[in-house]
Amino acid sequence: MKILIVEDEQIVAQNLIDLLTANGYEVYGPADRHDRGLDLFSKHHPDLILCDVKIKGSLSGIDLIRHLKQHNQFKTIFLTAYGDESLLAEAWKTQPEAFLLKPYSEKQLLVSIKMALEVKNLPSTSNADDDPKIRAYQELSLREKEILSLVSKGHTSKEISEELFISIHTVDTHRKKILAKMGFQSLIHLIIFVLKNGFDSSYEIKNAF
Amino acid sequence: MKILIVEDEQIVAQNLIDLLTANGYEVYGPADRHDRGLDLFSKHHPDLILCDVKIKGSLSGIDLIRHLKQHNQFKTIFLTAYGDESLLAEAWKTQPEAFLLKPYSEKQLLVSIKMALEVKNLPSTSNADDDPKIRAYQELSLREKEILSLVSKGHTSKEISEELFISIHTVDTHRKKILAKMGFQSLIHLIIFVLKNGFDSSYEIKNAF
DNA sequence: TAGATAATACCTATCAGTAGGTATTGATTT
DNA sequence: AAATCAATACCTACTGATAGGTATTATCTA
Repeated sequence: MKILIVEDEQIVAQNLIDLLTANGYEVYGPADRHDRGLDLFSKHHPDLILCDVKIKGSLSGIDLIRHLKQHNQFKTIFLTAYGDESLLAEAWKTQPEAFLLKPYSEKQLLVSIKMALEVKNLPSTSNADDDPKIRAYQELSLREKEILSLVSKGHTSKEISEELFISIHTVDTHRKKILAKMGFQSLIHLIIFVLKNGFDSSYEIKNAF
Repeated sequence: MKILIVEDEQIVAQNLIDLLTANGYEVYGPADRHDRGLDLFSKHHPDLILCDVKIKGSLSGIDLIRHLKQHNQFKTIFLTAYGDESLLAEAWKTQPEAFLLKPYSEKQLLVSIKMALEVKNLPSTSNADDDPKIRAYQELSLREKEILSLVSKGHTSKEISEELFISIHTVDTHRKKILAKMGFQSLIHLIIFVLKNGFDSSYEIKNAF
């Protein structure tokens, strides 16, 4: 992961570089002015910019971020000192991933960076197969999932039987099998599970062939 | 400006309350659990929630924020301890205004709050009171909400009557009134509404006096 | 003080869902 | 060819919820 430092205080910048390099990031900069930031960005296309809101020159770090955001994708963490309050509202408008008020701990910085970089990579992270209920759901037959989906939309057995052109007895049999397989005592518990896990969507089912 | 504290560590909460009160904020809480948070929110409609990501109970602070965000407008600052990293990705999805890693300084906290509150109130496309169902829910009596909450957890009328020390007939009467007031044809539709809108938490109700 | 409402409680009848079977068909697997 | 399973269908008995009443008590409000 590539990080660009925009910071005009040499000591602060060097500390950042050391810390981030030690933590396995590819670090560029520091850019001490607006134009230098533009230059480094176009050379390296970092994933994240760590940006002091106040840098020397007539254009602030906020201007730099705003400018770059128009045509580039990257994450932003602003660094700010006490006394910069007048700039904060403006900085927030650029929708940064995080904001760190000096002095911040190394831990805070590293966690903030980690979070900011992870914002995009969400979908795969979660805990699917651990939950036996979720596994049980996944092992339902297509027809059972289809009926469960309708049940979870509030359709009665009679309605479902009419929608699917099958007997109400068949629907009831499916419901029983679903309850048994999932291990729920009642419809309500089942529906709570379905809704909380987002399984209440329609299924295309067959028609595939 | 009204701030709601969601924090189950009493000492931390009291420090926050003292600090914020001293700085001119109207402070509510602490809510130490998910349901208490919902309750306090509906009573006071704070502008900002200062929320610990980890609170006791089966539902986290993140769940609380996610629920409330569906139909309310407020700013969020999450408080998190080192070690909560697994929750952070989830917390970020709720789009909080800020994130503070413990230990944070008073300065950091106050500036973060100031910043969060200054972020422009976004186009209020948000649909809080437009939905007649939501208005109907809000107009339920406390007792009705309490019973609805239990119903939505999958409790039967009999169970509820035993939990609340009232007759099953009374529970059924309440259920009928709830269905009538909300305009739902069946329990399932009602529960789908409740879960999708995050109204599925208990309320302690009375005992206040 | 009269009227409204919340919370309580009961009755009857009916409907929807659950629990326990059995059984046939067609497809897939061994 | 035999075994398995998904999908279909029916039966009985039972439980839980809904729809339609009525009614009492307490509190709040105009």
